[in-house]
Amino acid sequence: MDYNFTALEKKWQKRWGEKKIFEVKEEKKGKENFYCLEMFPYPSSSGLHIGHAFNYTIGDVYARFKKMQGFNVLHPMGYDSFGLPAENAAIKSHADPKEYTETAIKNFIKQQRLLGLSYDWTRVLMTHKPDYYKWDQFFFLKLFEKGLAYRKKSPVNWCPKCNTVLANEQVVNGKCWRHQDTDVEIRNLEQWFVKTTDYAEELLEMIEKLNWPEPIKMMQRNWIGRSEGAEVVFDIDGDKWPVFTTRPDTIFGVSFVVISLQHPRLMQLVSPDRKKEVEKFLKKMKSVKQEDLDKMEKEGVFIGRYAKNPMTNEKVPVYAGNFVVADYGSGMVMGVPAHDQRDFDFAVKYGLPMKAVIEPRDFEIYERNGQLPSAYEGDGELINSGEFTGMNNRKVIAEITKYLDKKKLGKVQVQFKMRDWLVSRQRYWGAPIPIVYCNDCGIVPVPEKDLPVLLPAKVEFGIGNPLETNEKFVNVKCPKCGMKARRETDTMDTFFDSSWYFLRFCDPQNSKKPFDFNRAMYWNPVDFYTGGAEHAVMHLMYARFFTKALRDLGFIEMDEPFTRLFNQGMIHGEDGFVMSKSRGNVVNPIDMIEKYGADALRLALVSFASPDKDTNWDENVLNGNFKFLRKLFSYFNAVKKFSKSDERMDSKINRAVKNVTDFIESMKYNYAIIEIRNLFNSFPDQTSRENLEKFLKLISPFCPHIAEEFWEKMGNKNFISVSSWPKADESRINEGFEMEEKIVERLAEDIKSVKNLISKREKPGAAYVYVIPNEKKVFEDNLDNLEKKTQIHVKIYSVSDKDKHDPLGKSKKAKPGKPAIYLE
RNA sequence: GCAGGGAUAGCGAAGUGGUCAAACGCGCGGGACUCAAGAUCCCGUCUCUUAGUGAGUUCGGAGGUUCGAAUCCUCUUCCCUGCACCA
Repeated sequence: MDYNFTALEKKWQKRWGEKKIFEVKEEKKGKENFYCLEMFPYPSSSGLHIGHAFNYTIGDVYARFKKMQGFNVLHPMGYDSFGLPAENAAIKSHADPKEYTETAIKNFIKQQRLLGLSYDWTRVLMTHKPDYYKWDQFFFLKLFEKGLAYRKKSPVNWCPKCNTVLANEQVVNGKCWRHQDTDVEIRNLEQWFVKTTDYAEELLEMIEKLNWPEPIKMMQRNWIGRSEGAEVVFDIDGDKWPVFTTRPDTIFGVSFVVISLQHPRLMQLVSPDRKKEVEKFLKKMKSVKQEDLDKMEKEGVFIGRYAKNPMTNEKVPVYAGNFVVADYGSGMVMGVPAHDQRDFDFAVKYGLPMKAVIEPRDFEIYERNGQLPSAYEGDGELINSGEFTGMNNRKVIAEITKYLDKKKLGKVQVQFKMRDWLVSRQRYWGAPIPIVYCNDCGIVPVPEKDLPVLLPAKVEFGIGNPLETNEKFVNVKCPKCGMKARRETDTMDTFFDSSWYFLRFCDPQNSKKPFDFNRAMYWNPVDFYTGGAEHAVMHLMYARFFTKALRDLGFIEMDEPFTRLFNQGMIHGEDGFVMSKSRGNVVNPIDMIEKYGADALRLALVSFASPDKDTNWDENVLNGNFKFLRKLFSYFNAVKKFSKSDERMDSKINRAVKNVTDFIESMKYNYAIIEIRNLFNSFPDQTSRENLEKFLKLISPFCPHIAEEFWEKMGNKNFISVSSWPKADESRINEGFEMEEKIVERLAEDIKSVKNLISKREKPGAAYVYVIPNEKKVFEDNLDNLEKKTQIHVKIYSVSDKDKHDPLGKSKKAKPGKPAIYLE
């Protein structure tokens, strides 16, 4: 009988569905629960890619493993279905975003089923459905009530031809994605922000407690970017302008001040005669993308004002510069060219003076002509610094700050690099922000009973924001006074949707509440969360923030959403590069399933490499795994009778059970597979039913279909997927046997090697082995094994045997653990 | 630019101070089986040498630390991920 994986896999997928074995309820008393979650996908119209298959296989193996270990396992799937691609398709090819998205979802579900994933399909959620985004809006209002959502001006990419805001992705080389001849402009618009910075300190502190990969934790720390420094107040024509610095020790060296180009009060500060210059410079800036800004040369323009250094009362020029981040600190920095390379470059470019205020020991910072070769960023003694001259610069930081504080010219300040979360999107395909603007009442939240604010169907795409041009949507009565008012036309960032979806999975049909407290808390926090490292900061940070905010709003009682995080590596194309259509190296998992079956694909995906490592796709590996399954199939197919196990086999089985369990638990799936393969290879033609069943259980999380098939064939009535995971009996693991096997293996290698060497001139008929007397028994016990491995007749002597056959006197070479040999 | 990760035999990949010429898989070569191919099984697979041995050269590149380095440090090249409106 052939290994007809297609029919076999279909059969089991159908049965799992019919018997609802993966549907779960909270009420399972006496069972520990386990929440296993893979990051839900954006349902792209091109369907599942290999990275998805990898991600879901990793999670599925773990979920199945935990289920067999007796946990009540929640393993759900959903779709992050709002987002830009659907809207782009609407603009480009007049597709209806809803239809477009739902078609893609159907396709995703179909493909995911083919992988044999153990999801509870009754809990599927889709963020574009009103019964989901209603609760996005609900939470937005809660955040707003608590003062955690607010409005502020912020720069956006703007295309004058589309008459709309562009996403970073829609900006290509500074031009609009649809109009290659049109420069993107920067505009400042009123936008909604969420105060993630209120939780910055806690978000940072709690990283320590997470069972997450270290690199991700590091990236989160850096993203939050806590730094201690001082806020120093500069006087500019009578107004106080605060400047944040981590280096107050260099304050005597300030020779200019730079304000961010995106600073909301920039134009107030510019002197009238410099307005034109500054505006010209502003126009030159093409995009708000961080990487674009960084690639640009550090440039600035003098704005016609002078700032007074609070320590020296010296007046220094104020510039507007493209390298100052508006949202960090106060959006203004002090320039100390002698001790900061960026300031140094800027000063060189604009001919600004430099003044060294730190002198390193044993180092002459001025070259002979009195010029600084570069900024000196190290430590040393202060010079030219008034009463602080001669002190160590690191030690003096606190003192200078104290001094400024006493004189009310500054204060100690903790700064975070993390900025508040901009949640407004000037886009159609997202959850509408539930706010109304009334001339009399101002900003009015939509009352809870009126939620959801439905996203209108059949809108016009192409010119401007489709919600803004939709009169029916925009024109409403003020919920407070009943007069004419306008609806907010911004929708929410899709990260808003994905910040709490793991809670909704616990109670996905609830129409009264986002979720029931008890149900959510039965499962949460998520015990095991898997996804790509591309979410290292944003999604994972927003979800952590949301969890803390919802905790403080009383919706949940937990501090962190994801107890253990696992990042799978990226699978590159066979050429070693990222899979992409343009490179033509894309591998479609569905094609692979058709060719080799889902079990083989699942097995291959986790045996390529350690699942956390990036790796290159190689169809040969898949083929190799397929061959292994075919071998397995014919072996089990041929099983007619069982025999008794023996001590050696028991030792092997228990060793394998122990190792596979440990390897799965520690996410070393590739090692688990090696262990499983070795166990299979060590099976004799016949062994006990118990051994075979244990083997099937071990492989079932990886290859559930084929495992079910033979589990059934062996007469079991229920599913292997819900059977119990084998427990290793460590007392039956015999390390003596394992040692023996090693030395026997080594001896076999030696015999084979000699056999090969002499086979050129003669064909040996027998191998004579001379062992240390007390080892004789070991080799005799393994004689069959030895002959099987070497394919030659073996005769064993003790070196002390008088009547041994040893014409060349080889027996003298025998050492403990390494017998001497002679072949003829 | 900033932040994080990576580079190991023909290929993929294990290995983070000695037990390493380096697990495992693939590919390739040879043999068995077959009319033949495929499948399967066995043997081999850094180089030279050899009755199981011995020697040499390897772990992106260049230096360094150490009795000893794939493993630790410094510099360097290339690749991957994220950088706040892609999700």
